[in-house]
Amino acid sequence: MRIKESYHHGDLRSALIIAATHRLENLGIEELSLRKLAEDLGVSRTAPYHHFKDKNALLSAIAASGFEEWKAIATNIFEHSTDPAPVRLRAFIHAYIGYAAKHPQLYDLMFGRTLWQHNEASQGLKDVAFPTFQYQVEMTRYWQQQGLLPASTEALRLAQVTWGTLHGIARLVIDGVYANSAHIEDICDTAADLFMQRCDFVDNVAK
Amino acid sequence: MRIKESYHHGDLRSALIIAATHRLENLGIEELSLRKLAEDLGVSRTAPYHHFKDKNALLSAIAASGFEEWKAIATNIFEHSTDPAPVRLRAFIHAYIGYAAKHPQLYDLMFGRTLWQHNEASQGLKDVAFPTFQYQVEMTRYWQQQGLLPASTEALRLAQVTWGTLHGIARLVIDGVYANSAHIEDICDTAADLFMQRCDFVDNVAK
DNA sequence: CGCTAAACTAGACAGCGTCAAGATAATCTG
DNA sequence: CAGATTATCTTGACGCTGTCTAGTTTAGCG
Repeated sequence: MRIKESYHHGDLRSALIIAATHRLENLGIEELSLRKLAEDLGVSRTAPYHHFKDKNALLSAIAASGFEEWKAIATNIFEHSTDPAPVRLRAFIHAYIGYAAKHPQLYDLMFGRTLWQHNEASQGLKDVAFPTFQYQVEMTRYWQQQGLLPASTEALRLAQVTWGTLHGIARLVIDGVYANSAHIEDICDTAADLFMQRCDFVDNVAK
Repeated sequence: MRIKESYHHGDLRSALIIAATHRLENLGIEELSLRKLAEDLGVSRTAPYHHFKDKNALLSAIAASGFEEWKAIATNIFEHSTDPAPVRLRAFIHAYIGYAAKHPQLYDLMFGRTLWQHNEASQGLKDVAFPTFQYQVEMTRYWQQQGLLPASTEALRLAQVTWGTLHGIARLVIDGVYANSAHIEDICDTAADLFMQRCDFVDNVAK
């Protein structure tokens, strides 16, 4: 949150992303305005426009780095192959909701209407987001092959539903519709049970 | 969208809700400002404040009427008891996503962060929304009793997950994350299959 | 008819994103 | 090294937003 002393800031672009992420996560998106950001950094109101086309471009950059972080977490769990598959699926569910609960504002930016609704996501964001979406499909296919999820359904469709489940739970929690967030772990386990209904034999192992 | 001719409008409160709903559904929430609304109705910028405490109160009123409409649709399907239970569950899923896809802006208002995040929903909205949430739990319990959903799980937890699934799919569709909305019906059926994976015998009947 | 209270208006304020035009400084070129 | 180019930053302005305060109009009621 350093203030610049010389006419040129040095690395205003990075400083903007850092300050914006800080404001987003700690104060909420409604406290994230370009003018406040400029003031934080001791820079004029319009200085950010030399590094980002508009506010959306800045938000896209923040979301993109969120996707990179999340992809690393997901990959780490999925490829932690010493654990049996059901355990990893259950862990993934908890990790997904956990990530959303820990970074509600960032999650909203990554998966919410702000950037996606009117195709306002920058190309750079799409480049990092789409592989993440695709990874979800690959994981689903693997879990089908492992007999944890119904094998009869096309992986893409099933991934859309299972991701939908996680996304929906995440949204209800972070949007404040589930006022009581004390039972998140229970809800995650219930989701896992619903996914793996046919697998009683492994289910006990997984828990 | 009538303009008033006398000093007093007559029924500005209702006119505001109607005009606001119209703007919301046809132009999107970003085109819904109190000032534009006032201009639509030929009334001063501050006139709405004599009928609604602030913008949130107006939005709450719109959302509340949305809940009433949705509750009627849901009740109609659930209590259409001539159809077998699996058919009704499947129909409910399609109706839920269908309602969200048909009224994306209203759905966002009803179930989104705008009103719920900081407990900004009015008491009137809560009074009509909470019974709707509760109804979801009752339906879930019934479907458990019918053997369509796992009976071992507490109804509340299971309802949170199944509702999460529908909510998540709805959000991904209306927020523009699923760019291609051509396969909504397929996705709904996949969700139904996932819910009822232990019920092959009734599943064929349901489809 | 006169009074009260509800309904409505005009003016103002602080905030926002963003455009245009000009100033400054670092960097590249001859 | 000198000069030109270009990236970076600034000031000023515009139109938009929600909402507060103070004052005006009118409907309804005793």
